[in-house]
Amino acid sequence: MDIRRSAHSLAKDGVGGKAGPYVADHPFVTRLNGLVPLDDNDLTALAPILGRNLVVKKGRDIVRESYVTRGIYIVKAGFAIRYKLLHNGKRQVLGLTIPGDIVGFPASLFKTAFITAVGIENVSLHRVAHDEFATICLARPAISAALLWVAACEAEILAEHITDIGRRAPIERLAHFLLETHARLRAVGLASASSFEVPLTQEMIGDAIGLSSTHVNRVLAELKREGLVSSQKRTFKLLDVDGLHSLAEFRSLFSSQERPLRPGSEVRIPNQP
Amino acid sequence: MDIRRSAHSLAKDGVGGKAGPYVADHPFVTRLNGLVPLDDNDLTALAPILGRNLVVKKGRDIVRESYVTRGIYIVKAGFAIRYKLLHNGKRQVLGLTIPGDIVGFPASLFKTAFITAVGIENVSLHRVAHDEFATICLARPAISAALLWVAACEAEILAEHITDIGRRAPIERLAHFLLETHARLRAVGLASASSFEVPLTQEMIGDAIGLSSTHVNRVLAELKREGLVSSQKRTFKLLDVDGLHSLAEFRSLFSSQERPLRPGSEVRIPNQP
DNA sequence: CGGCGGCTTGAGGTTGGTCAAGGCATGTGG
DNA sequence: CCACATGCCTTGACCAACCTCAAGCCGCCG
Repeated sequence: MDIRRSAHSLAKDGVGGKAGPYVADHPFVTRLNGLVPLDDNDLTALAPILGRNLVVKKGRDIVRESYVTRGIYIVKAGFAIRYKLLHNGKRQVLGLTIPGDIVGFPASLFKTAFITAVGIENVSLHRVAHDEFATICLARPAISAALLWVAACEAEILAEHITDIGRRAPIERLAHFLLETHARLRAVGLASASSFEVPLTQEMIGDAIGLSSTHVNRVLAELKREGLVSSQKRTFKLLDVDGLHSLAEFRSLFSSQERPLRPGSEVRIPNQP
Repeated sequence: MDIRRSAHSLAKDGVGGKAGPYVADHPFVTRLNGLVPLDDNDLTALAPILGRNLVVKKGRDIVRESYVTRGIYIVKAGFAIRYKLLHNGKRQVLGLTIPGDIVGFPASLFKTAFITAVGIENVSLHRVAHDEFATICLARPAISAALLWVAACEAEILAEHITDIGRRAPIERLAHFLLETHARLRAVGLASASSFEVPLTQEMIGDAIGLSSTHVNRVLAELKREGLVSSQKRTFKLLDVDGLHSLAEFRSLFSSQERPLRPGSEVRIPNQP
């Protein structure tokens, strides 16, 4: 089935409609559809949610740690970071939240939030109350299946993040961070083949990968000196993708080989019970 | 509803049956039931899976990175660690896998594994093929709701792990690691109020929290010197739980305040009618 | 009894944090 | 249009935290 067709069938005002919920073009739909194919009914179920816009200005919190949660938030446009603040004044950035992400999924299912999310530019998003979210999952199995995959990707990204900080050298961490950010943006159509633009400061990057901002600066300079990347202002170019890959041991979650299993395609593994 | 009753009604040979699937005493059931109340039909659905035992000897892999996955594994007894190995010879331990856990959930939903899991003692577990897993989730909404909570807890534990390694001082990391391990074991009845026993070496702990084994030794000595913990062989005692909590800024995922919102109260859980 | 895995302790060197100063954009108000 | 403030990047100097290497010890098990 062609997703673009159903898109057009849903658009209220046809191709030119600009205020209407142009559902199939939404990065969230792009992402889910890339994991599990959605049909017209799925899109119809999502339409009311994705039609309600909410804008959080740059620098304002979207969710705040230890406050009661009011639902989940689907990001339409704009970037945010999720972080935890410690009593010693340090900050750990857990990740960049990009269009198509759900802020705090699955972590916002708890009664009170475990993280804070703040926009690093104006963020346009949709709030979905917990029970509305439940209703949709119940009614549309394809959507809940896709969300299970979202959770799996999320867990794998977090695991890789731990590995970065715990056991990789700073230059490898930074390379990995840049590759992962690029891959995620690419999956929702927000990056070209080898460059992307995100308003991340070196301090945010340091708080993400466990370095001081001054060391991020030195390590980034090193990557540039070796001709692996270039950056100016907020745009990063990956000049030598292969070099970066082997430096960072990066393995993309988004390659087609990692897609959901089909029944009946299992293979035996050596040294396996 | 009394879960113990349904346990007895399921035990094939009554109270004395030792080989039979004594479902309600299984740590996996204990854990799910603590998140979302299960009924007799849920237990019946789980019985065939939990009746099939499989033992992996100490030191053998349960799953291996980059090999094709054959399903997920529910741990009945014994401990394992999950880790990633890097080309520079370093190892990052992502976590301790304890009875009641699912090895690689949700990460093992990928076609090939992203981590390796190895038993650190003999591990007794149950393999569940992907499609069988899917069938049960579909048939038993309470189980899939509980699994969503499992995924949420998993994500939060990983996030906290990142924070540990990235921004906490070594002594705080170790304190946090011990508190978290204790809380998780406690939730499945494998720890007393202030002590637990796990065959973790100092090297494994170091690989988990991003320190060398010799530094783990020094930091552990420091915790002992301050009267916060004691350890001998493989048993750890938390001598000053409050002191450890404030040192580590630990917030338990398992406190009753963080429990799932009950259906029918303000919020509902996906797939819950 | 010998071997081995894991714990303990020491010495020394590097990495990466901290502090500090300066530069360069961008934005704002006079 | 300039003066100034602000935020972020850049660079240098210094030093401590933590890693590495190494040796010795202990308890367990074959």
